[in-house]
Amino acid sequence: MKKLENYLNKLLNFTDSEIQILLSLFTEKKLKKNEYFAVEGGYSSKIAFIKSGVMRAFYRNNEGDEYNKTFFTNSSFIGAYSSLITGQENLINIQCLTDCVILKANYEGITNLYDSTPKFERLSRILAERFFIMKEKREIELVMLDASERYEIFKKEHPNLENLIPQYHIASYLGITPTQLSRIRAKK
Amino acid sequence: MKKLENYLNKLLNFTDSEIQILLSLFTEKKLKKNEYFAVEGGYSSKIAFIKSGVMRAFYRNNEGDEYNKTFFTNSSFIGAYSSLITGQENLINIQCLTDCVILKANYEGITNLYDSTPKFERLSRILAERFFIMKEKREIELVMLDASERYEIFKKEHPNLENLIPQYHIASYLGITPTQLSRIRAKK
DNA sequence: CGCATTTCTTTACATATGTAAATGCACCCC
DNA sequence: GGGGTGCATTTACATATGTAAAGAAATGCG
Repeated sequence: MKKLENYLNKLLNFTDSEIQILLSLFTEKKLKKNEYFAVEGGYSSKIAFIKSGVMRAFYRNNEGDEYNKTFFTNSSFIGAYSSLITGQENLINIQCLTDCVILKANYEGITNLYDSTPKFERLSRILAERFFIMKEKREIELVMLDASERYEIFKKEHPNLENLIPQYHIASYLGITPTQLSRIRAKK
Repeated sequence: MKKLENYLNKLLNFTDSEIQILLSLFTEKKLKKNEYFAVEGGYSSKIAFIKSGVMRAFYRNNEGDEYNKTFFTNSSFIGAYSSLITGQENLINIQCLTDCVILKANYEGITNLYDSTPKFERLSRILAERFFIMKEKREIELVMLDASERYEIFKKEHPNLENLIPQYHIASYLGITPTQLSRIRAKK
């Protein structure tokens, strides 16, 4: 749990007892490669913190085409965030790309603390703001840059991830086909 | 101020005195068509609520290409949100596309209330979460749909806006050139 | 009203990317 | 070691979109 504790303390100066309350909500779980943490169509209630491994969040349309929204590695929160917030049916899948160790919690366990301890709601505010900022950055990249520029950014933001996962997952993250990614790689 | 009051009360059940505190932070301002509410390069400190008119938030790269991130109409909050949150230099421009009437406030005036009245921080949490959800939706649309499908969505989400603003602003919102938008319109 | 400016459309050509199919490559397992 | 299976690359062709320039339409202003 030390990793999660460090992560939280970097976000906000929690007291020891606040940290203990938060940590008590999480339990460790191991997931095998290809296992799912969240599946579209369901109603999501869990969030998790990745201790080790790589996961992807992806959207799939009616034709079965997939788009990898995000790769999660080490020390980040995962969850079908939109579904957790709105209570609506989840549209996002979250899947392990390697064996993973996560710390899992009920989202409600956290939101239930908001009234008694506003600092926990502050945590959620800060996280939501960060998520928004990340999405805004990505939106601009998707519109303003072509795939080969986005590929360069991917490599900078996820050094060495390229060697851990198949090319077609990277292509899907870039919003292109494996064919096109192969062309981009060949050109350089 | 009635419009803002209604908007806030839909988000969260505020008491009368809480509403009064919030409203007291805002002052009405008129902006002419083409005037800017926020300019890239500066350090942003204001948010506003649109009473009437249309505004656009847009990003501009070094070559001068613009991308219209969002159109704001009636009853929505505007602000260079990422810059407000992080305190970093603002990258986003916000400009009137028609004459506008806005209610303007110092962002700090609101964040200063968080400690004494957690409900105001809850407001910020809820808004941040909503903004995130909107961005996630947009991200998926940008990757999974082609421009003509995005054009249809634009028309549904902003009925009649098409007649109020130039085509090239719509093209920029869709992430295409006016030429391409013209082709799409011609086809149907 | 009439001219000037802005906006929209059209055209011709260039480029990025998609699709489908074939090939090549590498790893795995019996 | 040989044959599969899954993955990456390549090829040929199709499509969506970009660029540049010209023409048409709309708008605004003196």
